[in-house]
Formats: sequence, structure tokens, C-alpha cells
Amino acid sequence: MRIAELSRATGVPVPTIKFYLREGVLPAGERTGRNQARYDDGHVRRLRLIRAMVDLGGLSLATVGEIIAAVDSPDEDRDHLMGQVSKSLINAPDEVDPDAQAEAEGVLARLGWTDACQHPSVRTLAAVIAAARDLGHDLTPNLIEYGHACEAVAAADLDYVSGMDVDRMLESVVVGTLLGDTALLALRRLAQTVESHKRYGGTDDQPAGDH
Amino acid sequence: MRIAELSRATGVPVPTIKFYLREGVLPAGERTGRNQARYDDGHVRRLRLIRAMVDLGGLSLATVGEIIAAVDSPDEDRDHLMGQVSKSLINAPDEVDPDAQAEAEGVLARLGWTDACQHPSVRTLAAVIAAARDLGHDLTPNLIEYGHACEAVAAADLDYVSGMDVDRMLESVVVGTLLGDTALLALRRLAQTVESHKRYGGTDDQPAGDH
DNA sequence: TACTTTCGATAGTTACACTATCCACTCGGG
DNA sequence: CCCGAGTGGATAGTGTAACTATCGAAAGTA
Repeated sequence: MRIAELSRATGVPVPTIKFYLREGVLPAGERTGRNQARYDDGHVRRLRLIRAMVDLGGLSLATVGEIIAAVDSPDEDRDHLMGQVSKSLINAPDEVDPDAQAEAEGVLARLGWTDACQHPSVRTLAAVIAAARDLGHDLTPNLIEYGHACEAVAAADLDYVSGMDVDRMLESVVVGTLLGDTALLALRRLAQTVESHKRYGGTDDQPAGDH
Repeated sequence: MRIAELSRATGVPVPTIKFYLREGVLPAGERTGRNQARYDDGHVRRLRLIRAMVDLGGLSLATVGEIIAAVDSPDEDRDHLMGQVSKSLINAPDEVDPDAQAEAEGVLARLGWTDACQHPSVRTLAAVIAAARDLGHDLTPNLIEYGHACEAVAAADLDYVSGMDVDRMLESVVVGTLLGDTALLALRRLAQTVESHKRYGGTDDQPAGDH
């Protein structure tokens, strides 16, 4: 297919597709002449993936590029790719308050996650703890609760990609992580609403507080 | 305190504080003269809250402004504020594919969350389902699992703000929702790592795939 | 009084994600 | 073979967001 058809199939304007080609997030088509190229289903899928990452995941094109590069490198195994995606998606700070870091590691210890202390997400957790502390809050008990909930989430995530052939798995990790994040937060909001109604007996969208 | 001290106490540069004042996300100080104003602890807290929202939550200043306005309006009760924060934080699309919307509502039905169908997050969920479908994936079984996990998360969230006086609760909802989101995603990454090591026996940060 | 700080206004900067315009070339129907 | 629409590649421009810099008059501080 030519670029106009690729545009039609995905809803992405032609100039934007050209821009993505320039930026390298979309691979070039197969050249058929000095100024002609052909695109295929792979380009359609890739373009949809890019739009999902940008629109739903809120990622920058630079981040998208990193992930694309990880997906395209042929020798990566599941864990390495998953790690790459994690790092690209979490935006972990370079350094954090040592006290908060220690408290984050304490949370991991109480969860029994001793082999995760090197992960960059621990710094994100520490940054959260530090920010909460500066604001006069203590979220630690909640974090333990969250951690237990995430064990079930992670089990579902791993089930989803297990027994999948490699080509499909690579994309699944990205889709599962990225769309999963968005879905998880949406479900948290919904669960809060439901739980709030359950506790405070709201029958409308404007229920009363405690009474 | 004067603006320089406010800057020192929070680490935010003076020109940025002025910018926030101009944008209205930080309330003006108490005027003491034609070109003098005094700031207090409330400004320090507010400024920290803004930075937490921007840096950790990745929110735009426009979104921060909406949330600030909700927090500052005196007559809001817990549920209304929580709803406001939810709406500001979820970035729900205005319209989604009807099939996906129906599937999202089906997920809610299977979770027993029948009173949450009006929430904007349902559209986000539908957008995720639609994007996954276009990419050839079916995340629905995972979403059910995520939903059950979120019930525990939401219970912890509601516990956290219950029995809190109103002034403190307003900020707690923001902090709990926003920092909670960040923490939840970080913990998901960590749980994935732990679960992966458990299943595939990784002893390093580069464990083997299935064998 | 001399020096620093502040307020408020205006303008400039940087980064990002497109978007528009050219131009030379080529495909595809007549 | 011709011609108009489409194409690849290059360059430049647009709009938004979040700061950042500078300035002048006034106020605090030594």
C-alpha cells in the first residue's frame, strides 16, 4: 500500500506519518523507486501501536522511540524487554532522599519482594514516600495493601504473555504494560466510587458524606 | 515570609513562583504595601502540593488549576471532590466506540459494579479495550482480575480518608489519588519483576525465558 | 543614603508535536 | 506519450506549555 492508504487505514494524517518516518519511530517502507515506497500490514500495526502509546499512554515520541527500538532488537528476551518497557514508562528520578529510599525498601521487605530492590521503580516509590512525607502524610500502610493487590495484577500479566510466540509476545508486553496502566488507574477510580457508595449509601452521583 | 524565603523553603525558583501566582495556581500573599506581600506556611504546603502534582503526577498546570479550584471551594463534600479529582486525573475521551463501551460495561457488570456506569473512567476503559482490539489483543480477562485487585486498593483508599477532618481530608484525597497512582504503577512493575523471577527462576537482572 | 529585594509587566526561551510548502520525480489513466 | 494527482525528502513554520529573563518603580534594610 502507499502512504495515502496507510493514512486511511489508521486515521493518521499523511504529514504526520512522514514526520514519524523522519523521527524513526515508524520504519521506512520498501522502496520501489527513487521516490516511491510500499507499506504493509506491519506498518498499520506499528502506527496503531504508536498512537496507542501516545494517546492512551501519554508517552512522548522519544519514549516511544526507545520502546520501539527495544521491540525491534531481535535478541531480547522477555525479561529484558519487560525491563526496558518498565524503565521507559516509569520515569524514575535519578536520586532520592536516602530516608525515603530506606522506607521504600522496608515496604518491599514487608512484601517479601527482596529481589526487586535494584529496580528503578523503587526510586519512584521512594519519591512518592518523600513527597507524601513533605506534605504531612504517611502512605506506607496503603503501599503494603497496594503491593498485595499488585501481586494478583502481575500474576495476570505474566499469565497473559506466557506460552506466546516471541513476535507476538514483544508487542503484548508493551500493550499489556501500557494499556494495563491506563486500565488499572481507571478501575481504581471506579472501585473508589463503588466502595464510597457502599459505605456512605449514595444513590446518586452526589451522595452525602458520613452521617 | 517573603518570596525569597518561600523559594528557599520549597526549592522552587522565584521566577517560577511568580509564574504560578500569575497563573493563579498559587494564591497571592497578604499584601503589606504597594509592592510587598507576605507568604505563610499555607503557601509552602500549596507549593509542595503543586510540585508533587506536576513532577510526580505528570499533570499539566491547567489540570492542577482545576484541582486547586475544587480543593479551595469551601462547600464541597468528600464525594464531589473525589469525583472532581478523578475527572481531572483520568483524561477520559469524550466519545468512544459503542462496542467497546458495551464491553467495558460488561466488565463492570461481571465485577458487580453496576452503580459505576456513569463515571467518565468507563470511557477510558472502553478506549483501552478498543485500542487493544485494534492491536489484536483481548485484555478483558485481565481487566476482571485488575478490578478485583482494585477493590482492595479502593478499600485502603477510603480507610485512609475516613474519620479525617474536612480540611485535611481534601488534600488527602488529592495526595492519595495522585501519589497513589504513581505508587500503584511502580508497585505493579516491581510485582511483575518478582513474579517473573519466581516463575522463571531468575537469579540476576537478566534471567532466562521459559525453558 | 546605598544597597538589596520585591511586585508586576512584558518579552524571550526551550521543548515538543506536529503542519505546511516546495520540488523533483513517478505512477496511472487517456 | 502526456498530464495531473500522488510521493519522498527537505526545510521551514505553527501552536502550546512551562518556564526564564529583564526592567522600572517602589519598598525594605543597614
